[in-house]
Amino acid sequence: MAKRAYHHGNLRAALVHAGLRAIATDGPEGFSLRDVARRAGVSPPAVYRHFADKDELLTAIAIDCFERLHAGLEKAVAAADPDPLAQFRATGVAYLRFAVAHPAHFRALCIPHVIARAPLAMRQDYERRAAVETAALGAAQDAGLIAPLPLAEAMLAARAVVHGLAHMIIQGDLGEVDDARAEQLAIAVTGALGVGLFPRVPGDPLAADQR
Amino acid sequence: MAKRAYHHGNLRAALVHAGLRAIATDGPEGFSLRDVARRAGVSPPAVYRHFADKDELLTAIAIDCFERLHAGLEKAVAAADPDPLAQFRATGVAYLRFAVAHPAHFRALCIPHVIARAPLAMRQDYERRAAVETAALGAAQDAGLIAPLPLAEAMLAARAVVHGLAHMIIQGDLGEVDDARAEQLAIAVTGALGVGLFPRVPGDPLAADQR
DNA sequence: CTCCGATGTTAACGGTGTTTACATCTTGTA
DNA sequence: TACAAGATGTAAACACCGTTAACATCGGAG
Repeated sequence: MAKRAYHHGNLRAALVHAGLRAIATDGPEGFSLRDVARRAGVSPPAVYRHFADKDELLTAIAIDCFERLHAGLEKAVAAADPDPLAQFRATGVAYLRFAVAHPAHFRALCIPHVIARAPLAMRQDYERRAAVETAALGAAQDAGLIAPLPLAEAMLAARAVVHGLAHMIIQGDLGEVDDARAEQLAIAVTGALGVGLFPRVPGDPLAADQR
Repeated sequence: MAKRAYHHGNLRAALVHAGLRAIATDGPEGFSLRDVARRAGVSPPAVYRHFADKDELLTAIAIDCFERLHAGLEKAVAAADPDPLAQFRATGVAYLRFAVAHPAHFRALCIPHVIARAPLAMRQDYERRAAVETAALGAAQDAGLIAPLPLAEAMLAARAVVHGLAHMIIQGDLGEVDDARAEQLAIAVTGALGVGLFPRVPGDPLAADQR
């Protein structure tokens, strides 16, 4: 939208799009600037008119992945029960769904400093979103739906358990995992985090909830 | 030990050692076969006498990392309280300590299919270890120290939360994290998983345990 | 219409993984 | 002990990669 049709139409977007497909087939490690240029039907140095180097192109692609992921999360949250706990679980499931459906794109998001190089606006957007989630968790806590743990710790544990599961699945630690299995695992793990590993007192209704 | 001094002494071990240093400085993405050969003082094709290709060398290095990691875990477990819960927490802390101390080596372990290409014996060793851990968790459960969750789910949640935290730290999501901070985070997160996010009934002594 | 800047191309450099052909050293055996 | 054979390392080459420099082309402002 910013740049109109010069020689190519707008190459920048085309490169990002081609890069998405390249990563989908070869993974982030096999990612090659020349291959992306080839897919976009353009000579390698043309890339340098739009990106300072390979890493900047990769960052742009990662940002696109990031936005797709978060769009998926927002959709899942919107579709879920307004109950904060249901929303949390829906977020976790949607996160894993994305990781399983697009493992290469997910891995692209996890390359160190690739997100750190993203433009400030995007990182601020991300922090705003995190703040909203934390606020929601705080509200749930005030309503007595979440135990009186320090908010930051609860949030961190929630993020870590889902993020870790995603990595384990993608790495192949859990064997082949399809969409349905991913959802099972997400529910199992978020459930375990919900009730805790330590035993509850006998009369607790939540304990009966778990088989 | 297998191969004695031919031309070089035994190159294979020297290459793995050089590779460990190379990864420590450049990370797994900057990993270069030629660089490793250079560090070992040998010409690039010499590597092919001991490894089929770059990936096999990388796998050998990853296996070395893997063994160092698990040696650290075993030491931590041996030093910890025999209480199963203390052992679990000690494992988590040791895992994070390794990840923080050797982030590049940790990332090398997380390259998809790098461990899958490891020799069968090592993978069996790993599965045996996992079985021991699961058995310990089962024993703790029988002793009433762990809630009656499905064992696999509890184990998965425990692994996921620690693994996920390690990735988040290494990726820089949590800012700079030193050893002490890593231990804090590990304790916070394993603690949250222990007591659970859902509220406990008022009389529960474990709830009072958390601030 | 013309110039200028934005966009893209070709050619080249050094680095990489890998293969092929050759050199060198170790060791088992006559 | 001498030698053949195999194990180990080297040199040269190929195709690919990221990146740069010099040149071509096109669109829009004056």
